[in-house]
Amino acid sequence: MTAPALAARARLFAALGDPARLAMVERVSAGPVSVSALARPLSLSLAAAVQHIQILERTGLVRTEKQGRVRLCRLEPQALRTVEDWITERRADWNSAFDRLGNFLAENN
Amino acid sequence: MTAPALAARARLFAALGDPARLAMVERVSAGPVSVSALARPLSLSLAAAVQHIQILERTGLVRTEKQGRVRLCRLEPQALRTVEDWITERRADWNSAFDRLGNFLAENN
DNA sequence: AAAATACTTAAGTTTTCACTTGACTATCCC
DNA sequence: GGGATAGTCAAGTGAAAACTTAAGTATTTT
Repeated sequence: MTAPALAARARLFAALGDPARLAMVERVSAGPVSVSALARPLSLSLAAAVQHIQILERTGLVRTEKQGRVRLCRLEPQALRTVEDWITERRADWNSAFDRLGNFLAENN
Repeated sequence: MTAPALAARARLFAALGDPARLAMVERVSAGPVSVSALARPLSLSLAAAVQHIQILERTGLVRTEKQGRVRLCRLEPQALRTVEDWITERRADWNSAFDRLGNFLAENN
């Protein structure tokens, strides 16, 4: 599994960039939930909640499964791992830059 | 420093949720850059780039400083730490849910 | 079987976002 | 001083995003 392209990663962040969806991801991290259980505390219509969940599903943050008339939503922890990896890369870059500055100062004192 | 409210965290993710800004953060992680140096490889007008940087600055991802006629942009690693902490919390929640499932299965076999 | 529940789908509306254009200011270089 | 560079600011435009409404389907519940 290769690292997602920039555009795909941006879509992942954008999915988390809406307050309703962010709250949904937080709730779903605590265990499986139905769509209406996600909608209610956010004062969202069911239709609106469904649309948010479709976005979370497309970006791979959530997996859903229909059981009877209820659709259960679960966290897909791998998507969060992708975000974490990206941050790790950034920190590595930042540390490299820091090291180069150190070398420069050491060589020019 | 208390954890940002949900809305603030959503704004942080939303800032990273645009391909141009995400690329800018990647570039700025490698070291200080001017606004036009950020704009050029993305084929962005300077005005557009300035607007993106204002968003990155408002959300605390980037700090800028004017030197002469050039505005230098630097990464603010603390903002990335905030994101990382949020992911860590989610994983903790997910693990708790997993443990509860394990207990349930153990008690009902 | 009828009513209620839990979505689903499509279409329309409103709001937000990213980008442009054009005019302006502050530096740097010759 | 004069031209070029780097950025700033304020509208305005177009498209995408979020939400609503309304009608429909599939599953329970009674």
